[in-house]
Order: sequence, then structure tokens, then C-alpha cells
Amino acid sequence: MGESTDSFFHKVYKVARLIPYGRVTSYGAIAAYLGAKGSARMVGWAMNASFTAKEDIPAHRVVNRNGMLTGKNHFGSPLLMQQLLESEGVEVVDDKIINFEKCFWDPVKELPAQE
DNA sequence: TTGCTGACCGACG
DNA sequence: CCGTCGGCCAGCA
Repeated sequence: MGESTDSFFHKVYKVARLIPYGRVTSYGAIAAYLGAKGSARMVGWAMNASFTAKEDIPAHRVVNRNGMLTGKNHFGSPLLMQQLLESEGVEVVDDKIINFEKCFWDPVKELPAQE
């Protein structure tokens, strides 16, 4: 069953909403889970559009593979992304997540196969 | 319609 | 270690 009635963006949002509180994942991990490993850029693009989405998307829980807050400039304030993460107990220093491996949540491992 | 661009990633020298 | 390049593909002028 897995029709493609859902757009790629919508699939990205669905996964993003499943990221547990206090955990983070990467653009590439979400792309890989959706079976489009090479489309990590599209995940970032989807996050950019997530602000206009009707539902709340925890975009601050999505960082790049190095655990760096590369998308911080797309939040209202460049400090907002870090503040949101720290409010969840995620330590951030110099735009980089401390103990990234520990906070990392991999949808490919944590979630069942995509529909 | 064509041709950029982009919150990425991995490979190469 | 560092810079650069190709690939991926949805939006937009």
C-alpha cells in the first residue's frame, strides 16, 4: 500500500513529528528512511517550508550529520534553534550538539519500515 | 519550458 | 585537513 498520494514533504513532516522530545536526527537519516538517501537536501527544503505548514513541526530537532545547527538561520532568530534544543535538555556549544551520538534518533532503526 | 538554487552527503585529490 | 564537485529533486522566475 504505500501510495504516493502523500507528497515527499508530507512524509518528511510525518517523520519529523515522531522525533522524541530531547532527541535529534539528521536530514540524511530522514531521507534514508523515506528511501531517498540522496535527497537529504529536499528534507532541508521541506523543513524550510514547515513553518508555513498547518501543524507544528519540531524542525529544531533536525540537524546535519555532524550535529551542527546548520538551519538555525531559518528560524526567526539565529539563537532560537539552540534555545529550543537546550530547553529540551540537549546541550549545544558553538552551534554543535554535545553528545550527538547519544541524542541521535535514527528513524531507520527506531521506526518500522515506511508504511 | 529552461535554468538556477538549496537547513545535505559522500567522494576525491 | 581542507576545498571542491556531482547527485538528488521540489519550487520559482
